[in-house]
Amino acid sequence: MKAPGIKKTVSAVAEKLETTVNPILPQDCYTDILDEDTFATWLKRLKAASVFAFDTETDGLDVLSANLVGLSFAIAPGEVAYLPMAHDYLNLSGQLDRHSVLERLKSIWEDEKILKIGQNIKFKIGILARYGVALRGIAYDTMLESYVLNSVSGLHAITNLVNRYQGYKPTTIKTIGVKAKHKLFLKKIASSAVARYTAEEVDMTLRLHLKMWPQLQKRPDLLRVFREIEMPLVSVLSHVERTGVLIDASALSVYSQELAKRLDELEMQAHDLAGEKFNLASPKQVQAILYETGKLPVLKRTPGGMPSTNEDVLAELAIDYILPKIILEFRCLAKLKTTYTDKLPLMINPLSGRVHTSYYQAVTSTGRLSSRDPNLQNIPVRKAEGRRIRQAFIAAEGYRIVAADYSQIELRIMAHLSQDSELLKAFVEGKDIHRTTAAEIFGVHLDEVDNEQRRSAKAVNFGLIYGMSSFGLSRQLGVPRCEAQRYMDRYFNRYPRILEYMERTRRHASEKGYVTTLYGRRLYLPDVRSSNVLRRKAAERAAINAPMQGTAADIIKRAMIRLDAWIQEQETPLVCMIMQVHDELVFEVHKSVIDASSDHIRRLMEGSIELTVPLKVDLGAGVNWDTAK
DNA sequence: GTGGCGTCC
DNA sequence: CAGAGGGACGCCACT
Repeated sequence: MKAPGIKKTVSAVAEKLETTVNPILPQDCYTDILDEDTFATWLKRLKAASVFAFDTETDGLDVLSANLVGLSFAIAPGEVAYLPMAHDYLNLSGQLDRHSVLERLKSIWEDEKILKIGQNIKFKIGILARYGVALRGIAYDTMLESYVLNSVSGLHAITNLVNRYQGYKPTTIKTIGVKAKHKLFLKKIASSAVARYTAEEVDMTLRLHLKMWPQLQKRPDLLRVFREIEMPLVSVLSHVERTGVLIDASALSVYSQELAKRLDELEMQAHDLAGEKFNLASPKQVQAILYETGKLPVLKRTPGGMPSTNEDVLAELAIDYILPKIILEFRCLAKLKTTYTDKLPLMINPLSGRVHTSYYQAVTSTGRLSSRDPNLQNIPVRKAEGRRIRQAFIAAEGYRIVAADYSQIELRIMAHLSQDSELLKAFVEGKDIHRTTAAEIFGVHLDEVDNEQRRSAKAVNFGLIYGMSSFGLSRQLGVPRCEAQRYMDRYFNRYPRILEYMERTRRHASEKGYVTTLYGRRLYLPDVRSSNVLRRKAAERAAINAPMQGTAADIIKRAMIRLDAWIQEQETPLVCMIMQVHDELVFEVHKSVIDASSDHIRRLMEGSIELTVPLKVDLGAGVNWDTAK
């Protein structure tokens, strides 16, 4: 794909801009900082300000390589300035030198008494860090204000927020810039057009803050989540992302070739068995081969009404037929190749030689983080074939991977929230929780529990966290529904407060329209009052799950904040936090300090919060992520 | 862009 | 009576 010519772009921009009318910030109602005097005036104003909003304009989205092209500031609504620094194209009289500008702004950025407002501040931290600036006074990220106020109200991008809170569709980067696959050509555009856009954006950021902040202040619990969890986490995530993780690209490439060979064999076998060629990667073609040509029984249908070919179904069919088994193996290996072994090496950053995911802090409804480009929160672990991918997540020379995960954190939270005495007791006494549950529901002694019973109990425990029904449990375990129902009855009989807690949560959700985590994070569930039974039931399950999933998220986020503070205060950095996978933190630790660091990591994670049950962290070290577990 | 599927916690 | 497991992201095929 080719980027359109710059000249053409600029004139197209001019046209579009005229049609975009901002009713709040009139055109040209901002200052261009182009000369020394204007800059000096604004420096003074920023220094005197107790709080201001700012935005960075860059020539890219990768914080390791993007360059600062300009800066915008808002010290009050409508009092806005744009400071171009590196525009190639200029239809203005000039621009100040980036180096000297940043030099003189540094003390303001690094003054923690001067509070900063911004949209998605994590990005700004990374960009400024490239210029030797350690941003402090990071007080108000409007994206997170919006997220804490309502995590399920949709996107928290600036354009959405402006639309929602100001009722106005702002100029977007698309209207003024050319964005061609990870490359922004902002600096090639007339800086007046950029100024117009960015001045508007920073003004909107400030106004959004002024609108959302009073709403947050009305809710002390949400304010606490914002101040003590989400805002301090921003720079932690910036550190984790910029550190990145080392990947053994050649090991993945070798594995890719092995997979390709095996996939070829499987494809040939499948075509032979079917008597015709078809695409094994196409659910539609597989469905035609199995159910139309092959006349195999249809065990389940997709939500769209088509006969399903998913893993459960194929595994069932594989008992009596060969082809489904071939397809199963093909799917499993094709997944590894297309999603992981082929793709991860492409994500290695040429500057650092490492992979840098992005953690998203305002995506999930429950308070968890999400990870993208690449997603490092779904790297295979369950099967041996998949674990080979994990083995390619390695430590640098002289370092080891240390992986620390919370053991049964959601069940512990359930024990705490319900205050069920039996469950509390099991955790306080450090019992194997699934074994204990098995003993209770099967009415046997702890040492009489067999593997099958423990497996069933484990399914019951997980099912409870997810609000599963006896139907779901029976399907999961492959036992009749009545038997699954018996397990659940006996469970609730032995742990009566759990049942009470669940009923209380459902009632709370339907009365108030939301549920909360232990820290007071709120999840709104509009569907709990839906007239559609399915939607209502789904919302009730989400209501059951959210306090546990969300509290776990709060707990690990607080641990990350304290761990990062500990890491940052070290003079010689021998420990880095490199990944978060919901209940697990992964570190790269110098060999010389593994034992001491592990102890400290465990202490900080287990001490993240005081519950009526102890938190337990399992921790291991190894040369790669697989052996560290 | 959507649907089906599969990976993780 | 149907549908009956919470939260994510990414790949491929297909439209």
